[in-house]
Amino acid sequence: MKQQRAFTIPIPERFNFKECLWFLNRDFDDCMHAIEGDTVVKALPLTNQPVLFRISGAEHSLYVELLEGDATPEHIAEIHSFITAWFDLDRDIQPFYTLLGKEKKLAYMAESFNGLHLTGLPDLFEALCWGIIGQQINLTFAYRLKRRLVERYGTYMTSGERQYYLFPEPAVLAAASVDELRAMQYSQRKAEYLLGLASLFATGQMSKGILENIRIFAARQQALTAIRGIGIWTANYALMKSLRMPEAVPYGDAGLLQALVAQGLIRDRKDQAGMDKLFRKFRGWEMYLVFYLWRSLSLPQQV
DNA sequence: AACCAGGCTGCGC
DNA sequence: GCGCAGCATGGT
Repeated sequence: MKQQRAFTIPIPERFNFKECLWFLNRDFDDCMHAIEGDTVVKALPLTNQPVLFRISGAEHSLYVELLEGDATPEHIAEIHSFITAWFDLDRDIQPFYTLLGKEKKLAYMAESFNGLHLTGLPDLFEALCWGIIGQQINLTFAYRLKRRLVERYGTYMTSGERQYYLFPEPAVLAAASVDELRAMQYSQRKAEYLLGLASLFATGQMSKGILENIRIFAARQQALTAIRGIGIWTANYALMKSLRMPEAVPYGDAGLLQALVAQGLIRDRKDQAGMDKLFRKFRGWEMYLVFYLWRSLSLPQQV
């Protein structure tokens, strides 16, 4: 019997796949997925084996084709679950749009970015590594560093002419050396941070499950910031992108501050009071506010 | 050519 | 507890 190699995932109201694709593509070279026309192709490690799939936008759903790997019901379920997490498909963002509508300077976003869902990094290890890599360097360079890491320590799947990479396994990265990373233009510190983090995941001292079992928000932050190389910014970034905690705002983020000033929402980068006031109004939707502000950085021209 | 990048650690007070 | 130098390097 032939395996069914394609399936659909229903999408919520106010979800626009093209907006999400745009964000995935942005101006950067992200090696963890490939935008091909109006579709995105991604390799994903499942419990048994890695798979490669393509997502296209359909009428009221996403159309998912399995390109490589076995189409067992278990695999289909895992891919379904990953995509749901990736694009935050279980969330109805209408309440966020209501809040945007109340804020004069942000109301335009409901039209301009209509249907943009927060694209996440479901894999906690990857989210934390990416946070560390991106610390204090520009994104163009950060994506380049990530690509070098992934192409050296990750595995890949092949489809047609192209290769699609999987993020390195913690154990593989843990076995790397600081000098190897330094040769890839990682700083001494970042190399140490990444190897240390990889060890924690490889030995099971840290995992997404462990973090999810911590119920108190501050305790989750603390569990992360206790790890060398992870400060409050990286902790919140990962809690937002991986665990989808709405209140996990990466305060102090360079892009966030830049956007807040550009949109005329705070006087200057030190206007903590103005920022607190704004985020209080978006309680429960703080991470979406952050995400849309990041999105606004790519607008053609600020006023 | 400064100044900025999706910051963090370790130290001194 | 708070402030700050130092980190390393590419972009603009």
